[in-house]
Amino acid sequence: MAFKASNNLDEQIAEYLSAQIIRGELEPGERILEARLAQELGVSRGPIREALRILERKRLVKLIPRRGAKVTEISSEHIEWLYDILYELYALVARRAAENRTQKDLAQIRHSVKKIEDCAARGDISGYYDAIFEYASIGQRAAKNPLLDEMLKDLEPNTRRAQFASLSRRTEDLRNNVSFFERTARYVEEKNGEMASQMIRAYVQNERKFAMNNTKPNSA
Amino acid sequence: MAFKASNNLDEQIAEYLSAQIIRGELEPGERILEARLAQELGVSRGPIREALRILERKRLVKLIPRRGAKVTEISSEHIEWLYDILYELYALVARRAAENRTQKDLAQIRHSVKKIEDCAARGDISGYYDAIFEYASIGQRAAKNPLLDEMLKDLEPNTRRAQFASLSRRTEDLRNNVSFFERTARYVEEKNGEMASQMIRAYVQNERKFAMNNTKPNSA
DNA sequence: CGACATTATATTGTTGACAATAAACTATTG
DNA sequence: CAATAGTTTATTGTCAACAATATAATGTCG
Repeated sequence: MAFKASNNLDEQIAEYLSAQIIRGELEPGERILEARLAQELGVSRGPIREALRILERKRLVKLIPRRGAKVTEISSEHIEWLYDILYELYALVARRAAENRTQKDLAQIRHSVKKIEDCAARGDISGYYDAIFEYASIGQRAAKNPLLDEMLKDLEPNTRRAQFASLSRRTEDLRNNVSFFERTARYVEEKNGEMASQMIRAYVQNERKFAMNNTKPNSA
Repeated sequence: MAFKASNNLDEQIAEYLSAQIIRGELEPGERILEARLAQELGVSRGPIREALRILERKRLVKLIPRRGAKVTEISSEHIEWLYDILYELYALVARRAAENRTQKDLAQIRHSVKKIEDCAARGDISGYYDAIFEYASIGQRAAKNPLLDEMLKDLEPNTRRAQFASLSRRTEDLRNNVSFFERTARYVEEKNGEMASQMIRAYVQNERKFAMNNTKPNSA
């Protein structure tokens, strides 16, 4: 649990906690005590506080003045709320990416699709998830709206969290999903923003259903 | 410049800086020095740091490790990026509000519209802006998606900032805009989500053009 | 004079101690 | 025994000093 002192402590700690929250090791509603964590990681409370603020921004913890930090809930309602937004925002990404993508973006997109295909082919679920987030990241850059990019990056941890629950029974349909990415990429290549965004909408809708099916109705 | 010590220092400071950034008193690109600010406000650097993290979340400052905080840019590009997102997100709000609004929401919406009308009638521009943000806030609550609500609240300071520049030549068309709110409210009442979102889209589009016309092409 | 290395200064990062507040506990009283 | 008031404890908020790093200034050499 030792931490490297020289490089920005706060981001390291945020990353460390983030992973734990995504995996459910820190449970929704669980309180995070500054002092205990500080001692556990061998740092002072200052960096811990900053890390918590980073996590607040990513909505992994809720910070209430004078009563500390709690891990945010992630019930089926929360997942609905999240995907409702992703549905619109990723559609926007797809449309803009189709409009604004450069030749260079295209090369990266193709490369990323190939990576997804590979992971799906050999059933590497963890790699598959990393690959689709990389794919998303490249698409976001191609869309040429840095604010949109930032906002989706802030949502990413919760998206991962929502997907984590359903990760175990995820082997069968990876192949089917790959076609979504291939087709979206093709539409982006053809500068067909309307179809690209429709395709992504269908994909997000699909993911949403999947995440919902594997989540208990409520937890708060 | 004295600050009340007993209530959460950080939020007060964030609010104080936020207002300055929105009004342009702190200029885009300007650096914020912790030590100077701390002395100026008569507090230590701890709360200043936390305030800066709050402002980072609202995208009013950019925090770069080991080289401090800078006020974010707000060129015409930034405004395009912002309104591109608002266009989608507020449309979603309108649709969901039309679907999910309760009778109680409706009462508040009607009341808020009246307030907007009053301000527009007597040319109270500042009040008008506060009123439309209140209107938005009520709509967001009626939409029953807390995440969407939070995200739009985080964007609000920058929306205000974008509007602030064009605030001076804003007297003539307030009356016209009022009809947008009235009509959207009516559609929400009738549970016509499609028309409500279309109406809001038209409004956001209108605002976007206005903000763009009053902004210099680039500043970064 | 210009490019590069070196030192000095300004600024952020981190820490441990203390203050203020909230939560938990205990005692008292009806 | 229940409810409340008072007391203790746990926890967050704030501060001032120190450490580490980046920026600016200075000096050196080709």
